Amino acid sequence: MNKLVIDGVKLISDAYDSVPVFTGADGHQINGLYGAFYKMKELLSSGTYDGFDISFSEQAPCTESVKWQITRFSELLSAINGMTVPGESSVTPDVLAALEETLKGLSPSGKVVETPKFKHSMTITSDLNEVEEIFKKASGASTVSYYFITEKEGKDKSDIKALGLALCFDEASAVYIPVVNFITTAYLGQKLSELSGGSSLVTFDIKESYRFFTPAEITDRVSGYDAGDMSFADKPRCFDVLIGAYLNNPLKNDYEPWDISTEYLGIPMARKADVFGKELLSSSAEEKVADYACKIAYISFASAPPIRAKLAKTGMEKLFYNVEMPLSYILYAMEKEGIITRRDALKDYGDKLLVRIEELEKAIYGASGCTFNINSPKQLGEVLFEKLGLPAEKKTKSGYSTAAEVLEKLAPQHKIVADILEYRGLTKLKSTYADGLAAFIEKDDRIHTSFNQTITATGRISSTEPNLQNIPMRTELGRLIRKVFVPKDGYVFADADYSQIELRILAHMSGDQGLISAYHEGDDIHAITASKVFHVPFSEVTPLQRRNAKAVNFGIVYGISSFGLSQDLSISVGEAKDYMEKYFETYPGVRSYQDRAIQDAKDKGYSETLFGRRRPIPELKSGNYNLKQFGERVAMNAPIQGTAADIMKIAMINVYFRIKRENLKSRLILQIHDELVIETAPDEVEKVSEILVEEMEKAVTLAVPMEVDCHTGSDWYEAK
DNA sequence: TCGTGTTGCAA
DNA sequence: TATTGCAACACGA
Repeated sequence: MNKLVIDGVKLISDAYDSVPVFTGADGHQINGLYGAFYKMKELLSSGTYDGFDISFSEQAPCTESVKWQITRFSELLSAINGMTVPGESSVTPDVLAALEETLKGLSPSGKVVETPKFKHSMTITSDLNEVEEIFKKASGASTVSYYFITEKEGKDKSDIKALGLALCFDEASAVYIPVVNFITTAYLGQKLSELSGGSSLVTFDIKESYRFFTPAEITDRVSGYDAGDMSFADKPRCFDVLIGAYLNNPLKNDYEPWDISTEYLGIPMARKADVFGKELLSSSAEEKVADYACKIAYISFASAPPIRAKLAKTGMEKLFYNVEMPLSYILYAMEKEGIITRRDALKDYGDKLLVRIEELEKAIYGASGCTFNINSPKQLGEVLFEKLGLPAEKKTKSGYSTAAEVLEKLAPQHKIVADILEYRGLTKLKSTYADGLAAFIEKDDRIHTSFNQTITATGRISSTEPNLQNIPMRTELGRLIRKVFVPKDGYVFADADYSQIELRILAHMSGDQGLISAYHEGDDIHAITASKVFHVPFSEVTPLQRRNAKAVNFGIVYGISSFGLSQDLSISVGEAKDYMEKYFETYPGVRSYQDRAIQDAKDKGYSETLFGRRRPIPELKSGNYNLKQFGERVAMNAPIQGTAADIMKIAMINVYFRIKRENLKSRLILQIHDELVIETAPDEVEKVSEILVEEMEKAVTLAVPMEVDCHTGSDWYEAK
């Protein structure tokens, strides 16, 4: 009996270092995995062993790629019949054959395919004369990619330091210029600004580089969006590969350099965490930092052409150059501006909430006869449905549902329920808003949110750290939080929002004459709809009829089902069905639009906005009923939500450059999907209100008018 | 410490 | 069994 002892981790690590790098069909680097199988097969087929024992030692710190290979190794082995992982197995002809098969599966040709590798050479220089020479040479290139490698060095968002700049302007080389001595970020920024006048600048995540320089196309610009502008075809323009990759496929979770490199160049690249782990870049070897930065510059340089080609092929070049690229600068400017947030007022608000929260806590413990964590759905469920014996309705994956919707139905049965609901509402306001927002107020007394341009599937922008797009509005108590957001001394807020932009887009895209004329008839679209649907004169529409019509109007935009509508209105499915039937009789074009939207998306595999933005909908091809239904709702909604996003982006460009053109002091600071907020100078209030309404309304011309409401006030509560 | 589930805020 | 997001908290691996 001769047994081979195998340590899977060591086997892979050894192979990882000795086998040429190559990747599998899914883009994963699999050299270690392949090598491990190869070596195992060789050893076991030698006839020396009749059994083997596989184990996996404690994993020493290793790269993500190696970790992945270890996991996959274990999975593939486990799938082999007669194999125990970890544990002992015997060497049988079946096992040997299976190993051979697995090996072939990893590399179908039976050969090791060498993965493309970075071929650029790298130089590092901090000599001012040499750097001058480099920029001189770069200015002769039509395309230059750059990447600032940065590090956070303080609490505030502005506390960011550039360690160096990587440049790449040919396929063969890249250069890294550390920020040191005469080579300051201001110097590098100046050089890039100059360069941007004559060369196309390419980078990854351009919004993050605007803090160092402003490209010529922004510096010189004072005009708004021009649908017919094709000047990107022959004039040098900035190109952000991140935004390009997002437009090409907005469904991905992230678009790291690693990812772009694999997808567009086929070159695997270690992720930032794999290269640096938790070490500070400023204390890492300069060579390592330079190598990483240069790879990003190289990837940007090399992937820009295929990314652009794909944009051109799918008709999204104009969307990219005329909307997304200029927008990226506006988002940067808004983030930099920030919004003044009154620390003291927020603290007072939180303190007041706390008083009531503690009262409620006592009342809840008293009524339940025990103390427990009210914030834990698990514990709350046990108290309500087991200890107190309230009827449990909905179950979630992990137990009873204690969602507000469920508790509201339970409220009449026990006085504790109303207290729990109030407690939930108040703790939400305290933790997410009072305390949550306070943590983001920076040294300048402002909150600087991050606007993310490459997150949503539909083309909307999102806001994080903190999210300023979900500040309470619906309840008075919550809405009061808006009073802590104020303009600077003497200034006011001007807040403009589109009136029912999505429904208007539906009217336009469906071409339904009834819906279109409803918008020309008057401003209360829900009442008009109720009047038409229920066949009553406009003046006799009851509040209930209006409410129902409004719910259907909203639901239609989301691709509602009769079940969904019944839930929303707390009516029977039959009644909901009836409402929808009547709605479609009133606006037959809406139904045919929805059918068309679904069919189109099924045929093409994606949905499209008025401005050509695409959203792939792979769910439509799914065999899973629920998934397919979801795909159909997405197909109905995405063109509408996406078109609204496009229109708002165009409006932002028009507003921003108009303010610049007219040399105003007022500044755009927030976007909340259909709403813009401007911190407005006192002598510019009328002008700014006029600009907002005018530019937002004329951003696009549809079959129905765009209506914009604008309010001003001395805080966000007042202005809304 | 990190990922997942539940809950709830906005358009 | 309504679209798109972000975030707090609990809890278990």
